[in-house]
Amino acid sequence: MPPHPPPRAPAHPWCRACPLRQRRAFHEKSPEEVDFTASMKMDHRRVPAGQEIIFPGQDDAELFTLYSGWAFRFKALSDGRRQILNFLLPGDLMGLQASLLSVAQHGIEALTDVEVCVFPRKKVWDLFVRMPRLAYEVAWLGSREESLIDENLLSIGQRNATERIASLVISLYRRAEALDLVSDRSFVFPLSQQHLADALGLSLVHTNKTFAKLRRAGLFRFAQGRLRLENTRLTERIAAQYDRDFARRPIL
Amino acid sequence: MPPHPPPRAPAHPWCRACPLRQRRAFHEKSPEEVDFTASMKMDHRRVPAGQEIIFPGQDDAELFTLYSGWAFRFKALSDGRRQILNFLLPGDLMGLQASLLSVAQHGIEALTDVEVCVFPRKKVWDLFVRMPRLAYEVAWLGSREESLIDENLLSIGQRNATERIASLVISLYRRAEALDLVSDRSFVFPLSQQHLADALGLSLVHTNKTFAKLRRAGLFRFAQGRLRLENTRLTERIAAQYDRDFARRPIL
DNA sequence: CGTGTTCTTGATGCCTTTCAAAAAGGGTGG
DNA sequence: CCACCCTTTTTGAAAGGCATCAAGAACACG
Repeated sequence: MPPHPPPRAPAHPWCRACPLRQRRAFHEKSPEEVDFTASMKMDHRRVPAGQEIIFPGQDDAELFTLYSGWAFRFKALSDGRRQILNFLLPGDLMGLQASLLSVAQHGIEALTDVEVCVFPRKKVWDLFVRMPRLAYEVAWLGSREESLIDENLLSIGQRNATERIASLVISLYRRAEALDLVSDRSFVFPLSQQHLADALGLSLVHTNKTFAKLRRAGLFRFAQGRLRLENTRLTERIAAQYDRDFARRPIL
Repeated sequence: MPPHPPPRAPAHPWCRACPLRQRRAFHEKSPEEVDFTASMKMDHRRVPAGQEIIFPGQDDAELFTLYSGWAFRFKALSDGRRQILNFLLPGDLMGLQASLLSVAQHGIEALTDVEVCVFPRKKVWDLFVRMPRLAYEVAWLGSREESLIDENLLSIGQRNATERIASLVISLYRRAEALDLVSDRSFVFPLSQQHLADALGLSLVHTNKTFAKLRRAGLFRFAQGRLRLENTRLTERIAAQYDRDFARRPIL
């Protein structure tokens, strides 16, 4: 399963030269912290699109950093209704809640093919004891995720279909932008309309019609799996999105 | 403002004999931890119902533990639409997100008259350095809050009005129960129907009609500010609520 | 070039919202 | 104890946004 380096080389080449960490979305880290992170990293795994990384109810989920690709957290009812809670992009932590609470109250699924850095849940405690700075950053990332979910809750509870879609689109656009994933106002947008629907609490049909309406209105266009923002100002206005962006953030 | 002990007595009598901490919802704490918490506690404040404890955008919010009463986190759009994100009961941490992210992306309002323990945001970092155990518990509480929000998001995104109300009622019932706030299946229920509506993403009128329908169906009754669960089984079935409960949890 | 998935489109119905206004509570001052 | 005012709860009626049903079109893939 681990395609990269051998499974437990004494000194991992991991992390030291992590290209993801260089992106401007992230803080710089001290060599000491990088070393600690590297020593904690237990695996580098590839997960194909559609496969679950953490399944609901799992009680031994590890902690991950999403290294490349997209994923999403979700929760489902027994009759099949499913809610996507939030999307995960490179640098995002996965499984913190499951690690701390000992059981995953949600699932995480790879939206695209994905690479993840695996950290043993057991060592989360070590991290709090030995690297308070990193522990603080982990908590920070947890709070940031909560903040994103808050925004989704506001969206689903108060915005109509049009606003919800505009809001989700910009939110993802901005996150992608911070990761240098946007070029010429366009970025990879790997969500199917069913994903959109599940994330927005709308039916597939209504999502389709509203999404099409916004494209016709010139807000953005979508082709070959890429979305291009044509009218940022208008999209923002419709989204009625007021949260300021985050500055740089920690990365584990 | 601080009605209780004098404002910075060398050794606070605070925390040592905290009656809230004795409740079965909470972990036991070592004397050392209690001492640290006590030394960190900077005030004990009373806030009247309806007043904001943290306001949206605030960048110097302290960290609080809700000592008595109820509160709620919320987020609003500029046109007045408001979403209640989650309710806070005694023992819940408030302002962690604001402390870590440096700015509150949400507000917190006292639902009833409330008493809060105030901890300086500045000292959160000390806590990570000097008391990893407590830091871990803070992170744990943060994750638990996220988990509650996840559940709300599932509710609002996927459940219909009837299910949402049933779901919220049991969820609050269970939380109150863990705090020994339930007697004879009845507990103080300080939410107005407008609060219900704002929390559930429904209009006031429809909330009223659905709430009344459930009372007539014999799920529960409501009088003099108290709600009494008459048919727990049925309420649970309608809520289609599957999350297991939390065991004991930390308290700061 | 089949075959299954995802996207579209049209039609119908209902859950929820909106508008309006009356009824019921709660608190205060005379 | 009652008049008065403001907030919260109820009810009724009408409109609309969104869900559901159905089925065809466009893609993706082996």
